[in-house]
Amino acid sequence: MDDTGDIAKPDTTPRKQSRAARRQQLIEATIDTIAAQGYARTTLTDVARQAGISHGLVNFHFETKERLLNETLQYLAEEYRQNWTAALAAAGPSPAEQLDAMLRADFDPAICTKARLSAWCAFWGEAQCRPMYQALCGSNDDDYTRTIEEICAQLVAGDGGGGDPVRIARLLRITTEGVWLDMMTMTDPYDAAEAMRTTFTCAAAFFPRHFDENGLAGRRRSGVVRA
Amino acid sequence: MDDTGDIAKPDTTPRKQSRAARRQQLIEATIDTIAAQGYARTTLTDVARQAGISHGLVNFHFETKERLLNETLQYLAEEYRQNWTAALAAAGPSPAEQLDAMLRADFDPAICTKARLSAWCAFWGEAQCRPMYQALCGSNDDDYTRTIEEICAQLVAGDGGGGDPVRIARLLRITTEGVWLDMMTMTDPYDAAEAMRTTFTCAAAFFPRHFDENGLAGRRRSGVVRA
DNA sequence: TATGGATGAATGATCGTACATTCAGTAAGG
DNA sequence: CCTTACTGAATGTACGATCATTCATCCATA
Repeated sequence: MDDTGDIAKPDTTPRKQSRAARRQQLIEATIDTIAAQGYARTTLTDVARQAGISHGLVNFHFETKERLLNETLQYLAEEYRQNWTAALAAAGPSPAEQLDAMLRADFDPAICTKARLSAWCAFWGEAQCRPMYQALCGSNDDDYTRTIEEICAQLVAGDGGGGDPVRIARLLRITTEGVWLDMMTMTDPYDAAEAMRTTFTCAAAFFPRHFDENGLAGRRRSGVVRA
Repeated sequence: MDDTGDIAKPDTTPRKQSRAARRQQLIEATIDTIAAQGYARTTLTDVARQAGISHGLVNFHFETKERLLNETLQYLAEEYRQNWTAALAAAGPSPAEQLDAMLRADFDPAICTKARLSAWCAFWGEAQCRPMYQALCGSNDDDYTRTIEEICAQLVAGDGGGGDPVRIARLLRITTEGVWLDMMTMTDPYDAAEAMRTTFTCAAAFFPRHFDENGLAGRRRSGVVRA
């Protein structure tokens, strides 16, 4: 959950811990370890130490290292999905409100932490040659893509203007990924607020009647992050 | 050089090969191996086999695996840099022509191959926890960033309009990275021509007087890639 | 044009180690 | 007591590094 990566803090009642809880704890430890050491250098011993338990236990809960890593990525993907679908459901009915909600969701502090971004990035790097990773990594979430494409199509139609909604949707998705990467890889990165403003600047370029650099235009919302 | 990764084809005159040539051959083999197996699974034996030589030789030319990987990334970074600076030098003097050249350069078939994109991506994934990689990976090329920011500043000033040139430059850089990633990670990706059109769609959104989806507007150039 | 030695590229067997996996054994619930 | 979580030592293996040895090529001398 947290970003700091302190070892086995959350009441890890050494003996006895429900199976599900231990598994989740190990997955979180895996995320933190990958973030700290990188994918290639992550060992089961590291993960176990991060979780504050013996390394034999990792194989007890997940039979192999490969499975642990697969499930970690699935966990991240599912978490991401939950986050944007929930945001979308909570948003108003107009396409502009929905787009605002989806773009904003990617910067929710619950999923937009340094450790999680690092882990995503690490899996991404390995995805090219592993079908399982590839299927779960960003650009292959059909549901996300189709949803944002539909919203863009509605906005384009509503404006009566031109522009290919598929390409605009792609640019918006890419922009989000891009600022994520920047926050991850830049030696001296800008903060999440500026990242979000950058994303909305892109939205504003295509839908100027609806968006400005702070999001949905003409309506001050309780922004998630704002500097 | 090529994308197919056939083993040790280019007249690898088994005995005797100048030091520099062997090193470059090994670096190319490293790129192909990383692309094929991923960073984490790349072994010196794989690289040697890919190059068609014994694995002892890899340590003979590069003392350690770490050095081989470092030099491979440096090679890619230098190649990338050469490519865009050359393109910029060959471009006309107007900021629009220069931006067109820089964006187009990223899709030059010499550097925009599947193997190279895969390798870039793999290094990127590991960059978060390795300062040396981090310094060489995309978003930290100060020269590139400053150049594209200056060009955007000129275009913004010339249009007499608003818009933060730094943020626009960032969006253009991010878009290029993004379509690269798409070509890499999508299970069913679009081609390089569509990738370039996507990039120029972004440029057109901010500089509509100068660009359309095919690049510099009102002037059909001998495009590098066009479907 | 031979001969022989020096240089350095190239090999592959060997070694040491790090790491995933296994397993025999221990301790809590229930 | 029986099930299930858990431990840590033991095992096997994959891999990076080392090194003695082989082999081309070049050059010096006759």
